[in-house]
Amino acid sequence: MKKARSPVEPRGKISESTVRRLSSYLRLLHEADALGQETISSEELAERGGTTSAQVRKDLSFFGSFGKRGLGYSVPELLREIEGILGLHRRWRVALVGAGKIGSALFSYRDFQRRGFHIQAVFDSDPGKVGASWGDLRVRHDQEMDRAIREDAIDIVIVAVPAEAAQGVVDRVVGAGVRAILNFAPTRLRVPESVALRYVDMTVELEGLAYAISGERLR
Amino acid sequence: MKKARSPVEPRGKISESTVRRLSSYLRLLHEADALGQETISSEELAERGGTTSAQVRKDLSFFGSFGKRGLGYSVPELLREIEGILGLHRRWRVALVGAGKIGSALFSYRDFQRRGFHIQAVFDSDPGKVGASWGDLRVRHDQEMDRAIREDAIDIVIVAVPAEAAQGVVDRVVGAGVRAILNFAPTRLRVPESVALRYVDMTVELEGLAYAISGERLR
DNA sequence: GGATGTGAATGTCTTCACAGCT
DNA sequence: AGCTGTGAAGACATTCACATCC
Repeated sequence: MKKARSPVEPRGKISESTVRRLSSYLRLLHEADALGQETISSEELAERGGTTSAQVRKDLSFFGSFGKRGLGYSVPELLREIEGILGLHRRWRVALVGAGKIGSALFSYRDFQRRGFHIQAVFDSDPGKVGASWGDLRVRHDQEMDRAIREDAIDIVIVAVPAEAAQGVVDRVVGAGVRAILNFAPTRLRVPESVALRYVDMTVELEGLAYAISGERLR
Repeated sequence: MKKARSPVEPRGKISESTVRRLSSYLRLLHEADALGQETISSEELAERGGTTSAQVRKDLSFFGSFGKRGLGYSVPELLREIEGILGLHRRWRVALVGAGKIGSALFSYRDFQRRGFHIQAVFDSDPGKVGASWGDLRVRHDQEMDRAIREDAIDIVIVAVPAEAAQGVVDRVVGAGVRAILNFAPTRLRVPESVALRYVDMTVELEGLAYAISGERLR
């Protein structure tokens, strides 16, 4: 019997696209699980996830053999496995920097909490915002940030400040030991190699759409 | 003298990553232009855009020869060229569906307007939200959507409704002739081949970060 | 029988390296 | 001399196709 590799020991380096797809398989698995579906095929995962069955199997094969030939995958089991792979068995401590419109929308985004990402602190430099009650948190002053991040053992920082302020914030949180950053500010950031950084850039997406529909291009 | 190809006639099919990078070069060019910088090298574009100079030159070469050897690129000229490539010489008419927290944050996001993406209409199905004043718009009822999208000649729809409602919205707006959709709902959508679709999926990004920092993986 | 797991083949994207202009 | 533009090489990702096992 072939043993599944430990989820933290993938074979080879895993591409960002594979990780993204795992995340989307996970979402489908949650949906299927909620419906009481017990088993799922690579074909079904593929179809609903916008890829091919071979791709699904390949993605999973980097981490182990989770299916049964002739049958498919057990929904709850695969769900657990992917959670393990992505590191979602634990609670992640998140801080939000920037209490403006975007910060506020992110704060009330229920999905984060549901997936184990817990916002522990909110910071802003605007004295008009500091002190406001957000859920059971209070918006704290920017000055407290560095210390609070250490004390609260924050794992991930979400940056939702204006572009001009973003690099400064990032330098400070990296200095405070944060190793993962999700940036909503419309600017490219510099971080040390050891820090994971992702961008959510709505302008880039809109411009991509503009490109796709302007002129009559063959796609 | 080598002539630049027409911006709407790229050589070959252009990858999504190239288009994304063009968008980010454009941002840098706007910054450089605002500072009065007249010329820029592929090296500088690369460094500040998180890629390599060869990549920058290759990306641009799909569309023409915009630089001067020994000198680099003229900032205002390259800016114009990339705007042309991406289709930003025109105003894009955007509708926002979903007047919740995320919709509201997107509505007040100044960068869209600045880049030529103008929100012309906002829709929601919640009677409690319909009629509210947003800037000089009023939130309109969902029922009006199909007709309004045709009448307002909407080019792009931003979907910011709950996951369960998203596919229904998309089917309707596609039926109303929309060919580009930016989806913020945490679900995968089905659209005809001819419709351009992009996702902004914050959960996928956070899970990607979790993967990157959980365990001690070599990257 | 039916779906997985996976080498091999194919396809795509990135990097190299240098000829060619300015 | 300096920096672009670009074929060719190399790296990486996806798809094929089939042996393997439930």
